Amino acid sequence: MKKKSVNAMEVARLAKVSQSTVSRVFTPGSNVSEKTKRKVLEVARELGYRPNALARGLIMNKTNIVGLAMRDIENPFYHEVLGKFTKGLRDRGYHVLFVYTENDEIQQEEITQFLEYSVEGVIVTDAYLSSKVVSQLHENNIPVILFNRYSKDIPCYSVSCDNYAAAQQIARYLHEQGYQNMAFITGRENTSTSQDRQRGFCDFLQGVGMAPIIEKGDFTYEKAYEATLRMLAREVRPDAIFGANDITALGALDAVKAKGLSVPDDIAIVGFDNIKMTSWPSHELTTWEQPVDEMIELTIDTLLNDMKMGSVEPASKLVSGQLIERRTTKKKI
Amino acid sequence: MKKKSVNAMEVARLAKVSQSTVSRVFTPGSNVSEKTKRKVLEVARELGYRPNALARGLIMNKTNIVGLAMRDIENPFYHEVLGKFTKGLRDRGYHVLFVYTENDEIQQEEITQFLEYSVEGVIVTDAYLSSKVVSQLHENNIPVILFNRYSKDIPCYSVSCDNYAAAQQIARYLHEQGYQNMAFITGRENTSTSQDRQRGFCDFLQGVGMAPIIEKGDFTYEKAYEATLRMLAREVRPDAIFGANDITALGALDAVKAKGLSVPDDIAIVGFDNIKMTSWPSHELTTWEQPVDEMIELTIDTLLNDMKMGSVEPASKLVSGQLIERRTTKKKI
DNA sequence: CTGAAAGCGCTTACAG
DNA sequence: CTGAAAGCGCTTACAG
Repeated sequence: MKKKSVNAMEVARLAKVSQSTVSRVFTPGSNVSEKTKRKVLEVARELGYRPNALARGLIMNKTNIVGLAMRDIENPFYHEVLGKFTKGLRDRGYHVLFVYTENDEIQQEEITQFLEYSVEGVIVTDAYLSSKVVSQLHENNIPVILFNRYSKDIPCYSVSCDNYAAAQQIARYLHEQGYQNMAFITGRENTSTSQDRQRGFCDFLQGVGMAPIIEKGDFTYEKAYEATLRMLAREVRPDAIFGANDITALGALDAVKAKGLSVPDDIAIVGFDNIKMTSWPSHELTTWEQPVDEMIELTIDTLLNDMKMGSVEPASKLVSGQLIERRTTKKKI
Repeated sequence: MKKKSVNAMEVARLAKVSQSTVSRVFTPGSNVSEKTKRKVLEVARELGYRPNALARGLIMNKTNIVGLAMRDIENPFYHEVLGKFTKGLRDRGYHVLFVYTENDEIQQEEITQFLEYSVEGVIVTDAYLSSKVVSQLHENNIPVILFNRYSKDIPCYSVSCDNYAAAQQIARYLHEQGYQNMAFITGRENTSTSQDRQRGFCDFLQGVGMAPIIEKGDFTYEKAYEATLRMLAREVRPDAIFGANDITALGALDAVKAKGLSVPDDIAIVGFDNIKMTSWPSHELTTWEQPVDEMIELTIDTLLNDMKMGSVEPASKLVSGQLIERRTTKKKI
């Protein structure tokens, strides 16, 4: 059934040149006379010829494919991230082999996929990577970079928001606004993101003689909602809640409202990510903006440089971001 | 710098067999003795050998790659869809070459990408496809399927929710609840999705002697918010609003609330998609659930069958879904 | 059950 | 500037 697709040989025949010449026409920087080039291109267009990327990848040992692995989550932040990675990579001539991981950890199956297709690099977002998997990739000379996640145990590049510093600043901000009794709702606790945000928050508060309430969440709305209800049932309830991400903060916001309390008068709320929804009139959430574009660029550039240079010393790169003040916080008098 | 990765030849040498035999060991269904197989597999494991998918794809004329194109939108529905496609395809042994389209229409660049990598099929979601592009793909024997979109002009499979019938049922439901003056906020008007939902809604109402207010939206929260404010400024304001998707309905919901009106007492609201957010306590949106899993399965199966059978007559397949009744509608007394 | 050989569609020294 | 030839890593008749 399959009609064989046209190949360089066929074009060569019709254009009365050798197949090598056809190949050169499609290789930027090759030596071909203007005249032959035109002729070949014309025939190619007529036939609908296009060089086969697989064959090219095979011979050049360069596939122009980057593997992108992402956990399956509801956080729209990562949807945005995915889109920007795809565009950024395309602009640099790379294609995206996409993989969803169902478990926390990237599975052997996904890695096999990347290996078999000879991806030139792997970007991992919001998923955990065992060091075994990383070394497997490294043994095959495939650089790996973690986006918004890192691990001290794993020798691997990473780009993240400086979650620790950001959380400190959020704590300082709330403190300066006059809040007295703060709370933090965690994300999934095995993530560096959640850990760093918690540490930064607590460390600052400790410095001013405060200790926040900590409730467990998992980055989802539902868990945050429940965590908030638990908090509100305590003897002393918090007057400010910092959620490990925006979705968490929105869950807290709704729980507070559901209890008939007012935001920010009774309780202030701060999120993290600055996803689009936070600016909706019904939320107007104060949050921390991650400089997504910058992070994406940095990630891609680091990965591509790593590809070229071979094994450079892995490093964690941090970017800052800024507080976006909206209506869920205010200066207490 | 690049260390050459191990190939079948190397394994063959160490296992003292021919390269053909190594290949057979990695080809399910090939004739190899248990003993040789074990020996080869052991050497392969030691060396970390894995068949090169590019070379295999080249010789077998089968890449196991499917192209997935998606518009860059904020609708979380499509995030979910992407995840499920990726998983569904992986379960069937296919890999996903992912592409974001920035414009409404799929660009030549994306198609070229698919063509060069010899994808075995293309799934297009929430993006428009010109017939030129489709025929280009078809000329190269690459089947195409549209997900939740179709076009009469384009000879191409599609799988959608039966938007027309669903919208009719929504209209019937609102009518039965006693609403008198209904409104529809459109999505992007060049999409079949929005058009069909509008037609179904209007057709039913016309049948019972009503004509809904139509306001223009584009599937975003912001436009829906504005559209709703415009509606509320009218002399007679609607008592029920149907949004072209959930995000639209949420925009309407917030606008109504912002005006101090009560939902559903003053105005009822219905969305479409049943994205996760609609069940949040702060929304509790009545909406239409698209049977996503079923749609994904159907799409993948249709595409893969099409691959095998060659060009069958393109058909549009429709699935139903159901109304999810929550708190933004109620029976009027 | 196994090996030698041809060939998938390309790139790239090598010669001219 | 161009062509003939080797080779990327595989699969698969063909012969034994």
